[in-house]
Amino acid sequence: MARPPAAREKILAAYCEIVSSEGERAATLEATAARAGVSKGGLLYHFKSKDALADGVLERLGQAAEADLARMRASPEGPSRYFVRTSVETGTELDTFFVVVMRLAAGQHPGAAEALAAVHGSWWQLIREEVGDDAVADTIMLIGDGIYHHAAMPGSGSTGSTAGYFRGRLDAVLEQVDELRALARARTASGAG
Amino acid sequence: MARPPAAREKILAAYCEIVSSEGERAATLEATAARAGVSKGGLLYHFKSKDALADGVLERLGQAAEADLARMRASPEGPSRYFVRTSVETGTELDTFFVVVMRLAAGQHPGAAEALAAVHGSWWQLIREEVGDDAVADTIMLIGDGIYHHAAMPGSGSTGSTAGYFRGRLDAVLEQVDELRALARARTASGAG
DNA sequence: GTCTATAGTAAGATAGAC
DNA sequence: GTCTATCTTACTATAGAC
Repeated sequence: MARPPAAREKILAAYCEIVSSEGERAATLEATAARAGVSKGGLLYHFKSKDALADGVLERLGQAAEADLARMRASPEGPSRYFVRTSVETGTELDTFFVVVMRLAAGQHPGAAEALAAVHGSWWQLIREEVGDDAVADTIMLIGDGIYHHAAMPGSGSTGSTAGYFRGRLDAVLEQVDELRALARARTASGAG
Repeated sequence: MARPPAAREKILAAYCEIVSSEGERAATLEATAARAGVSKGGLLYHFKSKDALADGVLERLGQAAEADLARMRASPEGPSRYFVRTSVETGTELDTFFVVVMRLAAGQHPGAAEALAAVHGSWWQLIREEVGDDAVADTIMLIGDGIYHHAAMPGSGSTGSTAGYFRGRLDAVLEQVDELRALARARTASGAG
């Protein structure tokens, strides 16, 4: 897999930035080209259509998700904590692509909803293996989704790499994830799992 | 407050339906007018611009949220359970407006993000009063947000009034909400709150 | 590989008839 | 209060020069 042309990457990045910060509608070919520092014609050399641009993001989401899954699997704190903790992080490669694909899914872009579901399913499986209980895996996923929902919400006050609302509150939420995890283990140990 | 013209309501409903199911971009004046059974000119008599249409939804969200808050306050099961349980419901009046305003917020519509934050803040306060602990109120809100995140996600398989994924799983999640609530009360009682 | 120029289409909004 | 007709603008995409 050779490195793709630099212009292609700049265009994809520009498209993602506009979709994330101003919405899918604002990411016109002209606006994307301008932000990437190329002309409309130059953009269309690399991506034959607007849909091709969106498909490019879908592909990159898959790659970023695979890398994240490997980190999650190797994480010393365990998949649950890793998942909840990183749900609050904005600005990572994975986060960027995830937000963009969510916006594309809202606009019924073909394949976007499926791509999100696939990533989500992989996360769930890792957490399920760790906690050994479907319902607790569901709840932990929901907490992470809820945090993500906040982080991805416009006007959530995220100034840096972390959504403003949860700066300082994340630790308390993580403690409750631990408690749920402990409850699940106790239940499994007592044979009710 | 006299009943507004029937056409106005039909137009607003048509706009919401298209934004929810096909995305904001698909909700053009023409498409909205067609679904409402009026012409573009007819639509523009009631709403002077596309922005006015969106502002109409913001206003209705406020009304629906007020009504929901009253039900939440009066609910015998308590605000926490009420909030989490109703987060899975799709197709209610409040849900419809909430999803639409979320899409508008994603497109940077002025006031949309603020409207969502206001509704969210009211919910949090009621739950905070019930559980008596900031962190547990946060976590319960996150679980509800996570469910909502799923329910609002396109392709979540919602066929009726409930998101498909959580049909049959909601009870197990609600039990864990009870557990978190119990933990918070125990903590408060022991003076560590 | 990137540009300019332009064709073709669709959107938001206005004017005036009924 | 609702319609048709029309204006204007903006967007996607193509063609061909450099």
